[in-house]
Amino acid sequence: MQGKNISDIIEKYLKEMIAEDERVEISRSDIASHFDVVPSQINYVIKTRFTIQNGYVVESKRGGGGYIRIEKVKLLDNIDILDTLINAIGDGLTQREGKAIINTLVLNNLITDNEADLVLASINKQTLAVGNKLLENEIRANIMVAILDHLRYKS
Amino acid sequence: MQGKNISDIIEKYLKEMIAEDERVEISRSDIASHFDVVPSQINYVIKTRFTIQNGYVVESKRGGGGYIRIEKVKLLDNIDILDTLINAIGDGLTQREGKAIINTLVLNNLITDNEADLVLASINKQTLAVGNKLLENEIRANIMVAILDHLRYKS
DNA sequence: CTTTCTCTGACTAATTCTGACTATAATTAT
DNA sequence: ATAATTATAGTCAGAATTAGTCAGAGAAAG
Repeated sequence: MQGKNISDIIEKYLKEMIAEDERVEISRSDIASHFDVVPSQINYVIKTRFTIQNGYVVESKRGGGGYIRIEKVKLLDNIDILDTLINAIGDGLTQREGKAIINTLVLNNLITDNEADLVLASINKQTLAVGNKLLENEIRANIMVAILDHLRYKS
Repeated sequence: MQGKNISDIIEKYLKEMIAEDERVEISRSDIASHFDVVPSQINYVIKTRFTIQNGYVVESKRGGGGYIRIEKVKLLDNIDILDTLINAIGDGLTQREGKAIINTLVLNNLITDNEADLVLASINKQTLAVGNKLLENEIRANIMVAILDHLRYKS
């Protein structure tokens, strides 16, 4: 089930690099030309195979001296609850629901009281006031999911 | 903060100087010729890496005997810097500027590494993607100001 | 045969680098 | 003094250099 297509080969190549260093910094165009594919295929490989669910964090920079950095992170054990919460959020989240989630996180010792306060400030109704309730709830959902995804691993 | 582009190298060089003295006074043309770049590149480096969001204050003088002075400020010594930051944010904040501020907050022990990671996740470009750059920057500004306000009332 | 996965390329976005032009301060000449 | 010259630094727009997105074509799997 592996190795039949070029994406699998690139995946394997990158994972071998990461196995050595826990973290690699590549040039998209270099990798692309090395495997003789278009640059955007590197994005495809990363998007489909180096997700946070699989334990990878990806950062990049454009312009001169640009790069794509892939880092392997250690996923924590308790993450079933994170998946549950993320599924429950869907594509909208009210402030009330957000507070409930934050409360759950504190109770499960996934975040501290101080961290909870900061997250609360972020998803607060005034902070996200944007004149459109649906959009506001969507942004709040995005923020909450980003935070939950971050809690999947220890930095 | 890598070394593939000359701006990063100049940034590193200047920061090493400042690490020794907290404050440094340079000649733009000297630095430029030392790294063999046009003088205006020094302005670029300063404008992108030595802003108040990064925790630096820059002064300069033109004409004979001119100079550029870069000083690292400490937030603990200058609580009003929080106000300066909030003012600088105004009604828009890019991801880059946000990262700079968060980094400065960590360096000044106003937030922990973990808290910084959570805030970073909140103001991330993907998180706040809403199809409208202006709105995205406005929401990011709101979040950042909410965090800074929270820090002010704390401690 | 239908659905899902892979691959491609045109278009977009972000960042760095460069140089021509502008602004200001100190020094020198009149 | 005043004007001219010299010595700095600042601004800005555009070129150069990366990476990202997205929709559709093609291939593989069910």
